[in-house]
Amino acid sequence: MPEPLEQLRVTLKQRGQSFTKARQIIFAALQDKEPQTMHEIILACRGKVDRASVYRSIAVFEQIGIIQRLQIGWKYKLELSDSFHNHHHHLTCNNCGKTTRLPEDEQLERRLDGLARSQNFVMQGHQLEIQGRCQDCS
Amino acid sequence: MPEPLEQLRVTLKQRGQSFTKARQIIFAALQDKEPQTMHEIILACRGKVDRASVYRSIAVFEQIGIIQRLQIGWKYKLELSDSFHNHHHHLTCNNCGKTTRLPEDEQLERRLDGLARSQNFVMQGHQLEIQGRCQDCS
DNA sequence: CTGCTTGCAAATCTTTTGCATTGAA
DNA sequence: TTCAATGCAAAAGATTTGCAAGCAG
Repeated sequence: MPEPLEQLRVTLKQRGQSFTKARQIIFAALQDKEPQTMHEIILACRGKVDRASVYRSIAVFEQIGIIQRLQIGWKYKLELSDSFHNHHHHLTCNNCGKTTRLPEDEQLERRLDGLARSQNFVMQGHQLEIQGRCQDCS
Repeated sequence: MPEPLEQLRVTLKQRGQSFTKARQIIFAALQDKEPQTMHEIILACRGKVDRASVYRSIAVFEQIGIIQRLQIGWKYKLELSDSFHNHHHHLTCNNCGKTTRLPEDEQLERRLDGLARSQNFVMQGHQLEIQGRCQDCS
């Protein structure tokens, strides 16, 4: 079995969830992709997995940390979480709408952790989106 | 006229928008509040402004920068934008769901600007949410 | 086998639209 | 007066649910 699928299987098992055909298809639709809307994922699974099942599986994936939900512009989008590809943030162009990754920044991460601590808050995760103009549009 | 309402009036005028009764009511529902869901805003305006008008006015407010939309946990929420209260970010407790403000952090802001620049990206805005456990819940 | 998942259809909830009326300038 | 904004009702879109049948363990 390809290695990422194996990781999916293990993660599901650990949380007492089944490793089903539908979930493998949905997972595949998310792999190596920029964040997608629910609509896009449903389309990607068209004919293979029912709309309702996509919603149900996505909910499971989110609960057990396989995927994460982001706000990109107006609507939320979904992508595999940090365990399945490196932690990162996004740049969104207000003009062309393109979303690109920001390289990981150790200093930024440390700063965020410090800020949370200063509020007696235990940071478990965070999301950052920078909006503006990409090189092509400015 | 109270000063924030006056600012609303001026902002609307500048963009060629009308300063109407409904918009004042919706604006009032957002003032001095933590970010709210659309549903909460509609409830706050119940009997005074129709659902459809709330959606329409919120869209106008967002277009002209009076409010901003944030991802807080699963759903988006809305709050007045930085021109109407200081720029800030949020901490969201994964346990009790409470959202609190993070004090402004000059160093963080500079870091974000630098990151955007390093990608040849002109930053126009950004959103940050830190998730974790608040003091009470940890 | 046995219970968790799925597909399908229907129910709900959220957001948008058409249109006649009202209100701001 | 004049056109944009509003309320209301209905349409469209997104998400959830009930239930019988199918599949994983």
